[in-house]
Amino acid sequence: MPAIRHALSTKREDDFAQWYQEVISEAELAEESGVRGCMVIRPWGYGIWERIQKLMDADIKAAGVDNCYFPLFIPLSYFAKEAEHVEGFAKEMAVVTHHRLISDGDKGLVPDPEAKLEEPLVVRPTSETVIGQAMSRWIQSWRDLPLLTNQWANVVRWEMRTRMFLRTSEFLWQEGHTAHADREGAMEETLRALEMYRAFAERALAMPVIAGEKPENERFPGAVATYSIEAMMQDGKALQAGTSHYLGTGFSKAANIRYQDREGEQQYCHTTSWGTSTRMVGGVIMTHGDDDGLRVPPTLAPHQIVILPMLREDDGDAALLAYCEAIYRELASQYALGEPVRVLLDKRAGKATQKRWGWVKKGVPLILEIGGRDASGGQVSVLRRDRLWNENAKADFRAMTRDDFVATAAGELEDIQSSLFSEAAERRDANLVRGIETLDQLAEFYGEDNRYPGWVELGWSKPTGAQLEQVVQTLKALKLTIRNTPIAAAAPSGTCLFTGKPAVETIYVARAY
RNA sequence: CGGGGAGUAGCGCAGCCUGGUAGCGCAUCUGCUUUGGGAGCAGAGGGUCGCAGGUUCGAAUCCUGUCUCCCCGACCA
Repeated sequence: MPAIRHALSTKREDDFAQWYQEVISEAELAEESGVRGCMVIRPWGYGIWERIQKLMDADIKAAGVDNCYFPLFIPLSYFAKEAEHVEGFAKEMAVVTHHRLISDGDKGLVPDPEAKLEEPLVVRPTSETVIGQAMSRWIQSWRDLPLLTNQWANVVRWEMRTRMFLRTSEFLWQEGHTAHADREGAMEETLRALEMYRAFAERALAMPVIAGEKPENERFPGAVATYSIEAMMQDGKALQAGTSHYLGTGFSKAANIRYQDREGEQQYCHTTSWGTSTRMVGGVIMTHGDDDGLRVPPTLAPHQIVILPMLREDDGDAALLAYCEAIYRELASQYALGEPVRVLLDKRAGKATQKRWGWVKKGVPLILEIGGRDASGGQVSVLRRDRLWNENAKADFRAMTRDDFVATAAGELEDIQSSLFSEAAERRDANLVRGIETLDQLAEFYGEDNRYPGWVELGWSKPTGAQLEQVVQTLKALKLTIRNTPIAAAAPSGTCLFTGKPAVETIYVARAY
């Protein structure tokens, strides 16, 4: 059995963290920027983000939510109004205090003491407070509700420990902010957004997730209830890939978001916020990546099919290119997964065999290598990124006629999409563990040589306050966190392994990013 | 932010202890050969050794400071 020569030097099972970084660099997704915690998102990585944006933006608009844009800078005084919110974010805020630089007399520049801002501005870590100010102006009457807004923006949180895409000091996201007449309306919106995220993750990212409510200790600062979608990465850790919050009337009271109801009474609005970020790209890497790099789900791939003509810098090239261009046009006029097929004809100078591995590492779903003999015989050679190797440890090219390929390409892309999802879903299901009944069993399950065997499903008594804190500390000793309580889970039977009381709710416990 | 590690060519690294102004592999470029699959041979180009000070006749090497990255914690999407 010949050994496969993988495109990456680090295997997932040998060092998952290093493998993750190698994928990001080898697939040219992002790179260091020289600024602490901030990354340069390269064209391939940004292209994936743009696909996420485009598809999710359509979902958001379909729900009747309008896009708008609010300032990057938030006056400190806005921020200070909601006590829990301030406390949650104060530690990680970038603050602008000056508006001019002057020479330091040597060769450097320093903030001009004469140009100190009257009121410092914080760089938004999230926009509840500014958007709340706007909402209070925009909302007067019950007829103005619900108010449904969203913005695509960058935010900054001064993180202590950063990881590309998963936790960067600056990241790109979408933040929805809505205001409603009552609790019911706001809760409905909170859960609608959550379901939108769940469906999006599964449809677009081919990433199975569990949607549920976060425990009290994991709530967004200032929220009454926080929900999340949680995805299982290939090392068994959980990744929170989207959140949705019911904010109650806390932010409305802080920003005076009120409306006159049908009876003429002033009422506070109930607000929500929900967001997903470039972290999703990290989720895609750790869900679908393999030892040869990234595998991008076709729905997300900036190029779904790359055609590599095997140019030889001779007289045959013109005919070969013409053949490839004809195939390109035919493919580009096809539809797959509800959109026109995205094809790239890679005519760059260089050997096709070299360029091939670049595209393999980037994770293009289908790679077509076409040589002179293919062209004269009406053939193509097809490589499917999700089934890269044959039994001889060689790239598993399939020869087929161009007509057959053109006729089946769309179906093939759809098949790759569902196959990536199934693979991830099976892995997730295989690593969801039930039947653990004692803390000792839990400790034993997570004990064996620092591996991450998955998530544990438990029934618990849903303690609050100090009792919950006790549970959190117990789990922390095992490096575990409560991920969420799945929506629509059946009520558990048995007793809570933390408190010994009857279990009233199902939770997932896992190590997390 | 605490503990540990690391920054030398695009990537991966050696050199540092014992100062004498840079080397290896891959990649790149050129030429020849090869040509249905991650080519071979020969030659070449590319580095203010993270940055700033200091010690010294001389610093990648020693000292101080600083920035950035990685791992483990604490904290958080």
